[in-house]
Amino acid sequence: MSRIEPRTFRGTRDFLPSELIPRRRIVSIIEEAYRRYGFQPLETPAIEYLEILTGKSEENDKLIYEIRRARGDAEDSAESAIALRYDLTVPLARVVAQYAELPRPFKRYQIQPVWRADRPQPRQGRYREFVQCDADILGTDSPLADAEIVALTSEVLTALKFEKYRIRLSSRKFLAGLSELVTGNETHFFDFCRCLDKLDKIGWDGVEQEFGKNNIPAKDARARVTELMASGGTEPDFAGARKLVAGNGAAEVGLNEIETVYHAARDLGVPQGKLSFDATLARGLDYYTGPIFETVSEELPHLGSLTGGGRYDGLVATFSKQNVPATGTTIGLDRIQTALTQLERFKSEPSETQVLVARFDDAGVGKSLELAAELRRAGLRAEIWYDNDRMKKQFSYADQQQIPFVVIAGPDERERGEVSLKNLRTQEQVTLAQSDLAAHLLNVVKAQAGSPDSSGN
RNA sequence: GUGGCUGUAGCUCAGUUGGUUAGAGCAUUGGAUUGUGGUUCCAAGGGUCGGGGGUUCGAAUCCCCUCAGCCACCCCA
Repeated sequence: MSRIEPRTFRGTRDFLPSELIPRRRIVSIIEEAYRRYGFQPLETPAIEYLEILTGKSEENDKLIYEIRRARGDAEDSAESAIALRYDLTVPLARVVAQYAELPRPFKRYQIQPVWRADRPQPRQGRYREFVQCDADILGTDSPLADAEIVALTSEVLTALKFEKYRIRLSSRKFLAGLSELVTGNETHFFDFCRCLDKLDKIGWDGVEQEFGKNNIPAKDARARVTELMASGGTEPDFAGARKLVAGNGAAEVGLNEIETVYHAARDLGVPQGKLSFDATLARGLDYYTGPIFETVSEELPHLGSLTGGGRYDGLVATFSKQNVPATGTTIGLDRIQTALTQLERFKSEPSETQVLVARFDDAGVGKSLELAAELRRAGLRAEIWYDNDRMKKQFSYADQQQIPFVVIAGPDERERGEVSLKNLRTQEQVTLAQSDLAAHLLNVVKAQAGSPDSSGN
């Protein structure tokens, strides 16, 4: 009989324990920050009706996985088409439209996988199944909400010990105005942004070539944008920038909102040098309507953006008569993990077990089980040994799994009502009364967790 | 979606101009006289040479197709 080759679908991954343990640590740091800002949890189904997901952007529609039964018959085609969600923002908009009872402002966070049918590239932290960590505020058009999202992003990255990151800030309104100023009309907006966004990568000559390819009349773009960029950066000269776009309403409004968000975010604690006004940031061409932002790691430019978001005031209205203004961001968990891995700061951990209760001889099995139960009642993560194996094998397992303590109750210890406790890291072994074991170990473990020596991201 | 590179053991790779039973290191399992790991030594298990077809007396090696993986672009998290 032919075996089936065990494999995972391209662009998807298994998370083995040694990787998942530190990965979950990252998630809990993100979640803690979200909760500190007063966001409430939300989960939605992986599967949505196709019509919910499509129509936001042509490019995106091509990347949506549709679902069908493995053995369908004619009747199935009568069922509504369904698909895997592409992001968490669209399902959120659906939820807000669907449940009138939700409060305003509605602040929710959501940490769940999404699926996109594009070509995976692990080095760039790009997968077909990946986890997004979203935080969004709905029901207010105040720039303070945008600023809070920016501050939250910064706080998470700082908590994750990223040092060289930069949050780029711009505004879709500003870009629309700029496009109009440079090209003379509104028709080239999307192409204009896309070309401009490549500036970092291909330089001005390249951008001008791109303009040519797309038939964008942008002869004085270089001079104008260069000046604007000089007014931007981490200490933007908004007054100067305003002069450069004077007379264009959209650009002026956009600039004002950028300025408000910038200062509010700084007041909220975003460190100097981490937030920049960036006239060439052109992301989020789908449903964004106001301020937009993304984060890049300056050490890992090939990774693209670690986070991305912005204001999308029109999205809820695609599901409802109500027009609900909204802003938010997503933090890419897999990008974060990829970044930390490439920075060699993501250390694998094979086990979270704190103590292994060894099995010494058949006569001592009952005692070992009692000890494990006692340790577990004290809140320690304890494992027992199942088979009648030598100490060598049991210690070898503990070592391999990086379990720091082994408890032994052989005939000698049992006779005196004692146990031996070995610390595999320090190689110290102590013998103590059985009744003191749990309390003693709890103290030692606590002290270890507090020491600077203990690892942890 | 476009272009390029690569596919030999679980992992990293050797394999001479096509030539007998395809090798190494790491990992795994067992052992070095049975109360203690991380070092060392010995041994064992494990391979449709990605898959299919072709050329040849003979293919891991040459040709074609296909699949998979990686990289860049596109786009993004």
